[in-house]
Amino acid sequence: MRPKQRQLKIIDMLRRTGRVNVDELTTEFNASAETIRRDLSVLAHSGKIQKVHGGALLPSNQQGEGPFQQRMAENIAAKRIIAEKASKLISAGDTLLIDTGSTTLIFAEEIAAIKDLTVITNSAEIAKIIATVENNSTVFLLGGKYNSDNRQTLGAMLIAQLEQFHVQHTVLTVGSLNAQVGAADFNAEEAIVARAMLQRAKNSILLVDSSKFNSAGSFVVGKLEKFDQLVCDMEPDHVLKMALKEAKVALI
Amino acid sequence: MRPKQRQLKIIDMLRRTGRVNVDELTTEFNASAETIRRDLSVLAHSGKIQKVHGGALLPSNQQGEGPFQQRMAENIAAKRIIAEKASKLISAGDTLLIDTGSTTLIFAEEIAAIKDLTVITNSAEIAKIIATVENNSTVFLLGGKYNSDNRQTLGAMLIAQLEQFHVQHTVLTVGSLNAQVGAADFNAEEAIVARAMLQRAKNSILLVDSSKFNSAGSFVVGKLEKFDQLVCDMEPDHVLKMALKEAKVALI
DNA sequence: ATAAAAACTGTTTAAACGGTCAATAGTTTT
DNA sequence: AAAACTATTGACCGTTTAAACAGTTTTTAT
Repeated sequence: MRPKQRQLKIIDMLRRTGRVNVDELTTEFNASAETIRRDLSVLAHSGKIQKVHGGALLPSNQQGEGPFQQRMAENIAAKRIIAEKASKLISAGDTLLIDTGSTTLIFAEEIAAIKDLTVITNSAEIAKIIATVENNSTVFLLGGKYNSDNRQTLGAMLIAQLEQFHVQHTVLTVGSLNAQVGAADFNAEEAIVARAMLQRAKNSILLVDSSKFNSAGSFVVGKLEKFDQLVCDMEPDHVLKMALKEAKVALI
Repeated sequence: MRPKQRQLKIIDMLRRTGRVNVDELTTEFNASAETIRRDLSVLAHSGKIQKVHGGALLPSNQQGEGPFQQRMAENIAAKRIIAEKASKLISAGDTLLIDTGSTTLIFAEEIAAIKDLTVITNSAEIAKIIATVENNSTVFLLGGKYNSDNRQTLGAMLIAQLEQFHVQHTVLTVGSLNAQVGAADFNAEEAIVARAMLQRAKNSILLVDSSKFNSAGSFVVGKLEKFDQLVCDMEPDHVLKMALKEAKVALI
């Protein structure tokens, strides 16, 4: 394992747990304590972390409640790759609809630096991420029944509000993607919201990591034709790839 | 657990409660009293806290980080008293409208334990507090333009949503209160939202600490007659007291 | 005034740090 | 393909830090 990789992983662990210990990391990476300390020194020097005796913490400016979903999220590396690719599709001044999800959360971090955005979302966490950065962006938080698990709002009120918007991009994540049914979720209410968002945008971007391929959620968000761009971390299999081509979905 | 981390948590606890005790902290962190005292000494030396016998307090002139945190720190003790008194007015099963403010935030913490509430608010922070506790409560988060300073939503969209509700209690805080103009805010948009909330409830509760008496905000929320109950930490002066009696506002 | 609780001080032990250096792995040059 | 070079790693070891223990002093409350 290369130092860069380790250091990225260390940051991800930190974001999840809030602290890391040197000896934890030595067993995690099968490396000596000195190597770990060297990594921590590098990260500390560039301000990414804060070194303390025995390990490291998040720097004090982002200490406290980090993106909570990220803590429980799997596959962070893959999701970050996806989010980074997707962020290239967005330019300064764009208007976006973003739904709730661990991948869209990381996506929000990636685009937070882009200027003059207008972001409309039902995720309190995403709203916070975008609005906290000084970049002249505007955030609309959609109202509705509040769900503490994901810090998102849902329900009929939200659908009504969506009708007041028409935007350039809708950015969605879903629980499953396959050639026959298209994109589908495992939660009915989230699927309804996603479907509504899909209708309010000129361009629709779907973010999925490879673990979602060919599983089958029960609540359909939309067929493949409904989407314009699919961003993922790995090549889908042949069947799905052909189906995407058929549906004129750009693969990124 | 590392010293830095403990110290950060101690400050966090202080900001929430206004005071910490050494023995509380020893059980909290499973550390000896000396260790805690050392932490307190470090924090006191850097001016973050103020040591007293048995524990520590927030320093009298708190140099806060953000405007939000700063206002939270002012008068915490008074605000907690107010919030506790006000929480007695709420029963299980009630439906409430709550606006954004540092006092209502503490109020939300106090009522979080009450069961079967329905809470409607424009504060993402209050929504989180109520929804995180397991108490069978429902939270509606009102949508609108998101303001990162206070983690609240504002704007025309929000007013429209409010019309869909009619509740038992509206709980408000304002920036100023005096006999002539009544309750007023220093921010136009917040005042508009407060005024709209006031119209959607049978009973209206106003929370103000004594520092707000007889100052004058520019944006009127409502005359004294509009309110049913006023909760504060100290007796108002005679003029205001008579005016309240005249306006049939119960003083708590 | 006196007892109890809490704070301070110095000491001890174990763990963690940081610097140097030689060995190894990966990369580039010849 | 071999050689030279660079980056990375792990071990050694004196130094620093953290935390508990014990004894003493101060503060608080009765």
